[in-house]
This record gives sequence, C-alpha cells and structure tokens, in this order.
Amino acid sequence: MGHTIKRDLMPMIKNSIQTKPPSGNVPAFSPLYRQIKTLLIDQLDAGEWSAGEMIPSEAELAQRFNVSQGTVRKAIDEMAAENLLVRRQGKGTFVTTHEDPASFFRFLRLAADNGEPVLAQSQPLGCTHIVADARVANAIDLPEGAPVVHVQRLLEFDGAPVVFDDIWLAGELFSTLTLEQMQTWKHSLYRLFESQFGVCMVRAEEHLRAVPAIAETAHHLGVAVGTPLLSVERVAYTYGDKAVEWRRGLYSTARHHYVNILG
Amino acid sequence: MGHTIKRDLMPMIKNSIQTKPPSGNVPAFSPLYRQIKTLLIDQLDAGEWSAGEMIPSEAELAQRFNVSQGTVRKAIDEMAAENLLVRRQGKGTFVTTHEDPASFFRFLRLAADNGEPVLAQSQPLGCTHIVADARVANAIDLPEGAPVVHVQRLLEFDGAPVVFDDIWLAGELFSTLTLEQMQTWKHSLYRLFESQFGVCMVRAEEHLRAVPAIAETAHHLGVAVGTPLLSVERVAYTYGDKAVEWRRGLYSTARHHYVNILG
DNA sequence: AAGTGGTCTAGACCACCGT
DNA sequence: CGGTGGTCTAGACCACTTG
Repeated sequence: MGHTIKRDLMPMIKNSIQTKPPSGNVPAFSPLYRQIKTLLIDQLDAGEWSAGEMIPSEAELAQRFNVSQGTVRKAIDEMAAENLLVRRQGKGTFVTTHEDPASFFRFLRLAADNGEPVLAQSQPLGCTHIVADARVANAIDLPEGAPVVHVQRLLEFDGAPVVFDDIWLAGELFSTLTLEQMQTWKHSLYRLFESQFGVCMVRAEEHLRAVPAIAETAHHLGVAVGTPLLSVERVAYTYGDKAVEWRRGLYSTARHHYVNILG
Repeated sequence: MGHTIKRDLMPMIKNSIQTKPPSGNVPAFSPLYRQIKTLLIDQLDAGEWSAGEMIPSEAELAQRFNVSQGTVRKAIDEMAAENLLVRRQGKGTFVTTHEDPASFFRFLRLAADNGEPVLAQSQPLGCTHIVADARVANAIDLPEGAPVVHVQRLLEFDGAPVVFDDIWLAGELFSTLTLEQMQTWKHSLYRLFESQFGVCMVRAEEHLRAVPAIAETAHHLGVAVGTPLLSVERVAYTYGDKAVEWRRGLYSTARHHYVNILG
C-alpha cells in the first residue's frame, strides 16, 4: 500500500490531514512540512493573522504542531518564496502586505524608458455594481449573473496618463466599494482592497497582446485612434487560489515598457 | 570586527573564498552554502559538467567540500530554484538542458488563444557576421565594433508565421555559426547554441511594448502595415550573468498571446 | 541491494533586533 | 539581555531508481 504520514500534528487538527489514501495511481504523498504549509495558508485565508502582522515564531509553531523547528522552517521557506510571508531576521515572520514599500504596485511591471523610477497615481473614473457577463464570470469563476463591481480608472505617471484599466471584482467581497472611497484613497487599489476589505492579492496571471486604440481609450490616454497599445489581461488571486479580480489594462508604451524576468 | 567564515572547504580552494574583509559598511557575509553555490556555478561556467550531465551526489560533494550534506543540499536547492540544476529523486542531480522536453522553447511565453499547445518551428532567414553598433554593444556588454552575429528568423506555429526575430549574438562565442547550420537544425536555437557551441542560456530579461508593423515585418508575418505588434526585446544570459544575446521579436498577437505569471 | 535524493530530528551556535 | 530568524551538523529513516 501506500505512503501516509502517521505523525500527529496538533491533536485538534490531526484528523484534518492526510485523509486521502493513495487512490488510483496518484501517490498523493504529502510531507509533513507541506501539510503544515497548507494549515498555515488556511489560517491566512481565515484571517487568523492579517496583512502586515507577525505570525508566531518558528519555535512556537514547532511546539504547537508537535514537529521540529526545521520542519516548520521548511514550510515557511516555501511560503516566503511565494511571497505569502516575509522573514525579517531578529524580528519575526510577517504576513506580506501591499502596505510594505516593497509591495507598492507589486504587480505593475511598467518601467520608464529613461530608467527613472515611476511614481504611479491612480485616477478612478467609475464604479458600478452590475452582474457578471459570461466573459467575466468565466474569468473569476462565478456563475453568470452574479454580482460584480466594475471599476474604470486611469494610471498616471508623473501626471501623464499611461494605463487605462477596466476592472471587475467579485461582488460579494466588495459590495460596499464606491467611487468616492477610491477617489479619497491615495495609494494602490490592492492596498485599499487589503486594508478596507481584507482581501489580499497574492498571485496573478497576465495575458498580453498588441491592439489598436479605440476612440474612448485613445481619448483617455491622449493618443491617436489606432495607436498600438499593450493590452494586459489579468486574473488576480487571493489565498487558496481564489480568483477575485479580472482586469484589462491598456498601456501606452510610447515612453514606458513592460518588464519581465525569465528565470 | 566582522563576519568571516573560518571554515576550510577544500584545501585547494579554501583561499579562493571569503577573502574580502567587511570593508566599508557592507557586511559581505556569505554563508557556507552560498560559497559552495558560487563554486558550483563557476564549475558549470568552466564546463566541468555539460548540459544534461549528472553532477556528483550530495554525499560526494559534501565530502569534497568538507561540509555536511545538509549544507550542500541548501546550495543545490537554490540552484534548482534558479533552474540551473534539476533534481531527480533516486537518480541524481543534473545540469539543466534545453534538450529536456520541459525546456523546449523555455523562454517563449506565447500561447494560442484557443488553448491548444503550440508547436513552434524556426525558419532561419539570414545569418551575417558583422560588428556591434552602439545599441547592441550596450545590450550585451561588448565594446562598440566588436564582432557579433546577426540572425533573422521567423517562428511558425502550425505553419503560420507568428514571430519575426532579429537576434544579435556575441561574436566570439558563435564565430562559426552559419545559416545552413540553422536550416538543417530541427529544434530551438537555444538547443543548438547549447549542443554545438556549449553556450547555455539560463536567464533572460524582456522588455515589451506595442508597435505598428513596418513593411518588412508586415510582409513576413502576413499582416497589414501598421498592424499593432508585440515588440519583445530580450537580453539572455549564460552562467555568471554574462549577457550573450540581444534580440527583438515582433509577435503577431491576432491568434496568440504572451503569458506571464506574477508571483 | 546499492545508490540517489527527500524528509525529519535535536541540538549547537551565529547574526540581528529590540529593550 | 532575551527573542527572533539563519546556519551548520550528524544521523536516522523514507522514497525512488537502477541493476
């Protein structure tokens, strides 16, 4: 037969793990540290610790889960590599937050051609509560007709408009979002979502293509109709790989470019 | 004073590491496993093991470097995370190769809109040995006027042209590259570079923008002049962060898109 | 069975941060 | 100083591959 972890973690949770026997031909063996990682992610998802907060020390977690510190360490290592946690030597381990300077506009891969650091300013244009059409429903895994919030906004770099965004958000999580709220907010949208709605974006997937500017977009970005624009479609995920946002950004790449590092 | 590692690695190499005292206000402390990682990368760079080959076992390396297996393991962990090495349980640890199916067109982020897997075919159009102009020289860190190889080629997906590439290579490394050689080659260019020139691309940085098609490109890609194309400029690096290639690809995104995962 | 990487432990000590 | 993460060790045992 198969590979099961027989170790007890915490008495109260030991039954929640490793329940699946090696069914079919999928081994489904999960080492202790990965089970612990899963537990920690569940606790993040449940809001046990909020963004920016310190989680318990490795020693404490080791005791709590009844494993060695090295095992906890390996779980945290993986989570730090996925940007879920941030380790700070001498201080502790913290939940990654978009409030952290290092995470300002963490998912915005635009850079100025002249190399100067970009300072983005968000200019909200609209916020309407509607229902999901097929395309949006499919992107963020909702039934068609489910409530969604549609946001339009302009991103300006040094006062010049560079990105026009259409954003759709899962309605349940953002039912109270208003245009005024965004207009008085001075930081990134993800920082707003995190601090006001408790929704922290941790991962995203983008699809890029080149498209001609249509009249409305051309107007907002101050370019001629037909100007090639970079279309960036993004699905963003919170803890537990839940898709909660779909957006399409149209980037004017006259003086900026999209940067990507290939490992 | 400061932090120096006092451990002897190998007798023959112990003098090569940790020579810098904590000058200025830079601690410059390097843990053992990172010193070992540097040594291993140097050996990869020197061709000690070629792409696809198995490197010595962790136990052997531990003995060779006079450290514990766990320390070697941590060095290899980092290298595996950077795609320099691939671990295979029960078999060994191997140098990452573009011959591996998982690495075919490893840096090509194009996907078909309909979700079907893409099968790329390279169509070489030209190969000339010239000297570097300022732009190319700057990109791959050569003096202006240094020899470079200029390659033009078309990438076809299912017979349809999708990418037009202009590629510049460091001349010293590819002095014997010919058009015929590429025309008879059935696989990716990076696989050719690796197996015929011993140059393995391990990392790249891309800058993307949207541009209108000019006449020549439009002709090659079968689109109208002015059609928005995705311009992808790439600098590719071998071991030791040496830039050896600069290219600009023009992607027709009518039926394909560029995929990017944001961690 | 022998050899490889993968997991887990227990403990020592170091580097860094705050008080 | 005590608490945190960071490094390193030595050894046991597990999982996977090959002969």
